Amino acid sequence: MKATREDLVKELGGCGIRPSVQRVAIMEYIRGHLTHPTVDEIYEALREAYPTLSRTTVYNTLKLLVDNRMASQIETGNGYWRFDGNPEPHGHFVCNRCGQIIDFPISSYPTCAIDGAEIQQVDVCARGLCRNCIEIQKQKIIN
Amino acid sequence: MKATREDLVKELGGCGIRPSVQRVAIMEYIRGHLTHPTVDEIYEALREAYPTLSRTTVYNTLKLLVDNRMASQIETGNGYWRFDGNPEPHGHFVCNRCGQIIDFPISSYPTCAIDGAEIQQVDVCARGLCRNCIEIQKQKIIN
DNA sequence: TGTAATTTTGTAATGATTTCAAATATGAGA
DNA sequence: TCTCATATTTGAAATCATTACAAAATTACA
Repeated sequence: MKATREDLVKELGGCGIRPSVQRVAIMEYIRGHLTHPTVDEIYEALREAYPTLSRTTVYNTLKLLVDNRMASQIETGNGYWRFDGNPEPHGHFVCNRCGQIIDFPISSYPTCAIDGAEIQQVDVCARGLCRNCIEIQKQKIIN
Repeated sequence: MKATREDLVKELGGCGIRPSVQRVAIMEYIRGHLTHPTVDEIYEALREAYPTLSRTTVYNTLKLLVDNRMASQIETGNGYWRFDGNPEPHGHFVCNRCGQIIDFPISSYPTCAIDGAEIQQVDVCARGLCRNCIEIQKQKIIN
């Protein structure tokens, strides 16, 4: 079930974040598009509905959401970030060739105990080649 | 036991990488300094012994080593990379405040099965606050 | 409505990484 | 050992995602 704007407003409020129009829109976007969008994808997608939206606002808001654990930031290794609004625990598979990210379920997380540290989050990231890129590599070798 | 240069030359050769002076030096450095150095730390450290060394060579060599699984690349979330020459499987804890990285042992990795994909590597990255930064935060709240 | 505080905006700056072509080093064969 | 083709290194310039910043707009609250 899709969260209504009201739900999102409440959720933001619960974290002490003032639910401005832009913040709710960005939050709604990443909750509704679990495609691990980049900052620019979010910016371009929302520009239609919010023509004055600034890229800086997208950055600021995403930082706010990440700091408050309402979104997570995925390091692709390609020099830019992707964002994930999926609140369910899951792992990420990153294709080293095409960069696409695929979610997968995790039944049990490894235990991570560091002396006096407070662990807030554990990311599991598998890297390799996706099915499609394996095919492409095979073709290359044949030709 | 520390690997000799000869060992490193052999290891590089086994991956089909020509063991140039620079490559062996960089490899020796990351194997001998398991401190997750940045590109610049490696560059500055080796410049004394190899004054003509270029930053580009450090980048090229690290990419080569990572592609051949002789080193791994850690995304700090701070806009730059750190490199790890530790060949033993282990997890990373990244402090969200000071950025330091602490290794920890992993007894069992989560299973990551993606349809037709070939998984080459699984990274486990815990994030939070290190002991020291927890103290600093406490101090801030008191004052 | 007025005012202070918060948020947004747009431009400019930053800086790690990449690109690229020239210079250098290397290896194989004669 | 010499030559030549190939691989590697170098350094300067370009790239471009992200950040900084100050002005404009919005909001909350009296």
